[in-house]
Amino acid sequence: MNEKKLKNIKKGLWSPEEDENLLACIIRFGVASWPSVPHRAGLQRCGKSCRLRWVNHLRPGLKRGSFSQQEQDIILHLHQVLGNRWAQIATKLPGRTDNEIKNFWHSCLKKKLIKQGVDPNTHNPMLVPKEFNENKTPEWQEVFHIRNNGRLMTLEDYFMKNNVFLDESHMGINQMGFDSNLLAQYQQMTCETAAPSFDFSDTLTSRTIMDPFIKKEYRESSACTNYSNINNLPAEILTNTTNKYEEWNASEWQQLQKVQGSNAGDSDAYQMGLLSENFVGEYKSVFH
DNA sequence: AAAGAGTACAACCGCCACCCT
DNA sequence: CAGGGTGGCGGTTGTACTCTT
Repeated sequence: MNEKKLKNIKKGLWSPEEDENLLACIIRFGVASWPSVPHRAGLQRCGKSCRLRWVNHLRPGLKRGSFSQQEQDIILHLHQVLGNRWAQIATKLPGRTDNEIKNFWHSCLKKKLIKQGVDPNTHNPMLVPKEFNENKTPEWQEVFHIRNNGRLMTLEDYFMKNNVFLDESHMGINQMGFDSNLLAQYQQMTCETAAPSFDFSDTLTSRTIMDPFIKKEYRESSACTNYSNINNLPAEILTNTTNKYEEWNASEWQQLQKVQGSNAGDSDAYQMGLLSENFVGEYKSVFH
């Protein structure tokens, strides 16, 4: 409230004098109310800025310097479990702040994982870690969209976001950039990191792996532990799940056509979209 | 030596949950 | 219950420094 009335709120880096004033103020008055701190400390800063400075730099017990290997291991482990919940991660690393850990993640750990071929979002191996040359594929970037949590995005963006890269041999095959050959190749590649015992050359099997509804059925059925190959599933489950898949697939395809019109592409392109969309996000929950 | 690119870290912004009136 | 104030959080941007050409 008072902060909004102040016309000359200072921003940017803190000077040693400002730090000194803030520290003295907090020692004397405590931190019961941050909005009152700037006035008490004689600072042209907002309370929020004072709080941040205190929490990240001035409060006692903060560690400085580079992260030890042990700390790095803890961050990696916790990030795998908690995701980007930096504040929660910070509670397990005494003397480190959430901001510090977040910065370290973005500037160092994330890159390290990518270098090792590990997807920093999922901590799984990246599916197709090949170099992507966007200059050679201008047309497909704008043409084909897939659904991603209800939002439209280009397939390229989706792949980039999920650290899935295709090399140039997989592009420019047709207007959409995909054909059935590509799909088959992609299935083979993903198979390596997925479940080698499945036969991906079989259409039904590959679709079964792709489709979340069928995966759910499969996961919940007793067959899950007894059959490593979906082709060996009891006929009843197979028929049931296949029907559900066809139903779901038709409805998804209609939706895509509604949005994309004639740009929706051919069926193989659509299958490619489904494969990437479903496989990347849901693989882990089924097979791990 | 200088300019541009890259990197690491600090700080800001917007959002949300909670509390109080 | 509504609305404003506040603290906390995560994403993003800004900035200073280093490296490369």
